[in-house]
Amino acid sequence: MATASRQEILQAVLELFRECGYEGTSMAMISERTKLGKASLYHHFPGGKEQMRDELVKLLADWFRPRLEQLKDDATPPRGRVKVFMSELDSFFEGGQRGCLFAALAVGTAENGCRIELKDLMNLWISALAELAEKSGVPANDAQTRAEDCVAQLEGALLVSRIVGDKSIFKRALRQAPDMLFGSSRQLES
Amino acid sequence: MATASRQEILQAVLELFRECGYEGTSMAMISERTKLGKASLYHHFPGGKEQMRDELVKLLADWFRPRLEQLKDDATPPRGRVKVFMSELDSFFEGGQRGCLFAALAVGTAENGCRIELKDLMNLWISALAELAEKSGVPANDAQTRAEDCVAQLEGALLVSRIVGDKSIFKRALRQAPDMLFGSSRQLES
DNA sequence: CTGGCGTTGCCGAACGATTGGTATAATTTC
DNA sequence: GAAATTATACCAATCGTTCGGCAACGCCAG
Repeated sequence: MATASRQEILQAVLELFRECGYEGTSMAMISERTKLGKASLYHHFPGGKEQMRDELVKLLADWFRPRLEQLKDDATPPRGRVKVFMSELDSFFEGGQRGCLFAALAVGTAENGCRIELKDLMNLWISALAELAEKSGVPANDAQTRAEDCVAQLEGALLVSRIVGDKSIFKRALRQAPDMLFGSSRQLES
Repeated sequence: MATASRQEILQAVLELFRECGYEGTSMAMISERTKLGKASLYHHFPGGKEQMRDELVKLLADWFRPRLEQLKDDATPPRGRVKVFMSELDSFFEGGQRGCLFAALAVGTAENGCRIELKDLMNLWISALAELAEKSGVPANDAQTRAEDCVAQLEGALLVSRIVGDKSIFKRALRQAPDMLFGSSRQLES
């Protein structure tokens, strides 16, 4: 009767993690959200909550990787590629009201198993943007900092949007991202 | 002997919250960190963990408010004032490796009592920067977005610094903040 | 077609451990 | 000695997790 596939379960858990964080989400909450008994959850995920988190991180990586690859496809102009990527980020973060899995999992007790994966993924994200900026003529050292700042702006905008309840901040960060990467207006620091 | 004052307890709890989040921090952890029995903690904070959180938010506000007021002091040039504020932010966030209480408390279950206070405080922060930018000649509507983006950049840089383990990202956000607020290089959007 | 049988998915109930919280008594401090 | 502070022991509730069993499925032998 209450039959939910693995994907559906993970989707529900993702929503809960993004809203309540890893430690703030209990198996009881997951059970309630998925309409599945707790025992059923352990049937699909014998490793329990940790396995769910790990699979979600893997899912996150699977979402990012092909899109970061797509950024390197030289068939279309760089600005356009970034804009496409940003619009995908927009729908991925559902407009900004919901939190980010990165942020949700960055907070937590030390034995957080998946920190390395998160770090690697974020570095992958940054370096993809940096590479793109560099190929567009931005000096190498500046390209790296631009990419870092761009990702920081997006993540920060997501957080601020959530706290003050105004998603336009996140929307603006998406729009400004291309200029942060390529714009000539950026001051270099000594 | 182990007479930890309220301030010392709150300081320890602050560190734990910033590192592990609100739900990720247990009273047992607080007890261990402060070397105080749980009963002692409840003697100082009859309201338990919630009261600690609320008092920490109040402490956060008490830290911010005078410094935001100081931003409005027209005795010194605006850029200098912002730089001073940023260096204070630097020591407040201890160079960037530690997380932010805003971010730590933004994640959590819905009945999060202090969300309104956090929202108001962040709005206060933003509007103080916006007012400063406006007084320095930035058009009013642009000043608001600059301030929002500036705060987002700082919070995001803090998060990214923590995840990838490179505090230079946060340091750079501090340095670039004045330009984000006042710089003429920023593109307006249609 | 039938009858069993293993597999799969689900659930109620319960596990030990830990959660936040509270008695009450012993201790310190002044 | 009175007040403030701490420790010991305990509480119900909830935590993540596990167990045993039940219903429904496809599959193959007879």
